[in-house]
Amino acid sequence: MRISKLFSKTLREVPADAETEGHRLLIRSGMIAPISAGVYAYMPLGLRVVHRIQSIIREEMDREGPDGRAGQELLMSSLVPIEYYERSGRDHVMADILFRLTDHHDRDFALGPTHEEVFVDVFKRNVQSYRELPLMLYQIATKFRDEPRPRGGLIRLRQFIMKDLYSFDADQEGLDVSYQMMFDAYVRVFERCGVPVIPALADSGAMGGRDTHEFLYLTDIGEDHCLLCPKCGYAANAEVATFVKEPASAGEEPKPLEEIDTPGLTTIEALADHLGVPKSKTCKAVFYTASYGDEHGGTREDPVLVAIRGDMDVNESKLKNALGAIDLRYMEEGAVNRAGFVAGSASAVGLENMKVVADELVVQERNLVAGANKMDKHLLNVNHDRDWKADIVADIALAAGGTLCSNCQTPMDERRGIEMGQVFKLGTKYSEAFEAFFLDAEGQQRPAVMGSYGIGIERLLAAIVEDNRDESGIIWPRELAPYDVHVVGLQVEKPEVRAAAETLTAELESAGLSVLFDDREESPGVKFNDADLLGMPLRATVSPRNLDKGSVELRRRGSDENELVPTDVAVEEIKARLAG
RNA sequence: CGGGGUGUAGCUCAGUCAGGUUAGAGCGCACGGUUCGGGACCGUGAGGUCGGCGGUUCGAAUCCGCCCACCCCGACCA
Repeated sequence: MRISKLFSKTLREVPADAETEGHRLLIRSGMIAPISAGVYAYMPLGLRVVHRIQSIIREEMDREGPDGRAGQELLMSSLVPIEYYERSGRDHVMADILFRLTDHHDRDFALGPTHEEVFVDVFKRNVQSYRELPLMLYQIATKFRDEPRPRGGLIRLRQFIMKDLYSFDADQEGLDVSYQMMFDAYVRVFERCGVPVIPALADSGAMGGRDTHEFLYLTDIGEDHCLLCPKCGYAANAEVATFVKEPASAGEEPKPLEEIDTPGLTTIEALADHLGVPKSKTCKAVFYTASYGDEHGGTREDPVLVAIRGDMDVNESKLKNALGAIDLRYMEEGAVNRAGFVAGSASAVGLENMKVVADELVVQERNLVAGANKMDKHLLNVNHDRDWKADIVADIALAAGGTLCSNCQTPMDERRGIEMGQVFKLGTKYSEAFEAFFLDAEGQQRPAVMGSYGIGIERLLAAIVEDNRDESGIIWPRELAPYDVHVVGLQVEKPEVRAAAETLTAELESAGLSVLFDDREESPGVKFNDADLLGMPLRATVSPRNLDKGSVELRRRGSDENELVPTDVAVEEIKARLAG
């Protein structure tokens, strides 16, 4: 490819709204172009990278497992009749992000945000016997999610490409094999793409199911929080991370309840300061509105009081799971007051007609300070069982940096990350909803046991650039670069230079390498800067100076060392360097 | 959905507070010339419904109202 003919241009100045350095480089290099909020177009160079990422993913998905099972690629529709999502109930669970449209017969469709329903339906229509299992089906396709707020360049998009694979096994043991195969395949994909990831325990959210890991690329620009144990390697998304909870009142005997005046003290900090007790000796109450799906496909809402020790925060994912709710909304102070409670002085003591969820630790504590449910009053020596009772006791506390690892009691680090991919053990949720049954060896009908496994291509691309760059531009990993070699001709208006550069380019292409040839009549600075920005692994400079020495000059992207090689062996030398 | 910010040439921005000739700069682009190893220089030139609609005014990029788009923080998030 000649740069003089290349459609996309490099930019000297960056569009002002580019957020992260990687995002800036992708736009400046002309790889991607913004179209709308959370929507991008791929320009020629960017698309070549995407194709190479997809090739790597295909190779790893198609790789055979020990029993011969392997991924098979197919392509589903993006346009999905809404009945599919109604059948799984996800027209409600994912209502906020579902792009919906109506055809001219008034039939409702969604632009597929994820395809469990469609895959299980196709599975059902094609598989009847356990002899056909296991199956692993996947596609690389565009997904649509009407995100309330796209952000961070390619991090949260409304339209993106995803590789989604679905495994169908006869039983749980089979699913375990599929899951492990995918887990290992993901490790290899990220490794080959030059992106360091950490597999972390995660929440299954709207997917449903049990075990799930997400692959996190650790970076400050990430929007997920995770906890890492530096000693034993425990890694978990903050949504599910557990930690050691140490009682603050071990061995205390319950003391009599006592009401005290606390004028104007409405925060745990102020209260603890005023009373001279640590926050861990208080119990705070937080109000939520929980929504549940009902049998008729609708929803009902209930208020919930959450009791947790004053020094901890509520983990809304854990709370949602403990309640079995499909949605959870934090109740603002105004709404709490309107509901008849006293925000800032609330507790479960004397409370009736409201569901109370307590963290497992707070019910063990003795003699806590808690709200009296009266303005400017609090209670001393509040004890669970004697003074109040929780309807649900569960771990609902948010792990923070510095809390102790539940495996090995080491203080954990809290880091931010981008979720590159996630693997789920779905079980039979979708196969039962769609009656995707097969006959087992005994002639019994059984639902397929499913897993689902996704990789977000744009997030992967963003992480690749974020992790493979310097101050001048992108440094593509060898396997991902849009072109293998960047041939720079200096003073190409001189016939001998142009001829030599053309010859080198043609010979490299004959040798099976892809070449980006800078044939523009530009000054050297412009060309070198563009070569650095675009980031091909190897640069070959043809110039009058090098021609005089009968040489071509090679430079590896990311290095500042030039190397002269004789023109007649240049192709061999270049191939050797790319291989090594 | 709440809060904040921004919309002027292909890109980055000035001009808006304090209304007043043909709305500016740099980069990019076209043409001519001089250069040539890390975003060179000189000259000439093309390029704008100042986000949209409405209003105030003799006169609006500038003031007022409504709307739209994009970005950030939060809510949300497979």
